Amino acid sequence: MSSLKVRLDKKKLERAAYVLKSVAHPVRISIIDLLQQKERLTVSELQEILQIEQSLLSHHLTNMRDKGVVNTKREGKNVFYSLTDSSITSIIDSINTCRIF
Amino acid sequence: MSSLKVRLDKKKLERAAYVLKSVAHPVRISIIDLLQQKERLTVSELQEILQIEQSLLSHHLTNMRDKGVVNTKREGKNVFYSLTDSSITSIIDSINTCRIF
DNA sequence: GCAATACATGAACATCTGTTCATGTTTACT
DNA sequence: AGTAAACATGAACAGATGTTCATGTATTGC
Repeated sequence: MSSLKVRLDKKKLERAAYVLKSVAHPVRISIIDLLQQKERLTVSELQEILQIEQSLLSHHLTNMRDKGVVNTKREGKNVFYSLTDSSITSIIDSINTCRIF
Repeated sequence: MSSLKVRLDKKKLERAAYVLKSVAHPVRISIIDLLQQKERLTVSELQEILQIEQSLLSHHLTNMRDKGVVNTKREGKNVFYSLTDSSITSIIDSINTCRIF
């Protein structure tokens, strides 16, 4: 009768869940928010703003990098992080518009 | 110098992460996608489409309900599930537009 | 080469999450 | 009251995740 179907294929669903898991953490949401405001930031800059341990931040950044949310560029002693696809910030926008958040 | 700040307060960040965790799973993304197409669906209908064990589905639905993503209404033997805030589907839309997904 | 700065990595551990299986509850029908 | 259908719940367990601490690596300046 009803030809109701999930419109995303299995691969897409798994990829989406995988990436969303990376977003679903207070620190990582913060990082995305900051990178929406300033295109690139070093680990030190992020650390100063977020006030968390260096190694914890590094782990979070590695997580986001592995999942394709951010990418990196070394320049001398610093490593700059930026958003791979700035349209991911639409998720942050959703947080601000949906009542359930 | 740079007055860069996270624009979401701690509570909002935690709530957002909490809700996003609920979205970050293939089965639960599927459920949201289905409820975007049809406003209300019973557990049986969802089960038939998703082809997963009844109790597993029920656990996922309870999860989503606890986090405010869906709500329920019993009608006779059936329980209808629907999205609390249909604008959560903007996240599904993001999945379809962002290249990283 | 040595020290300092900036960042990454790995082990260890506690906690959270996803799944299964068995059982419980609610409603409807006879 | 008894049975079936539709759904929920709880225990148990494996595996994933978040955090800390200690240590490692790359780059710069002396």
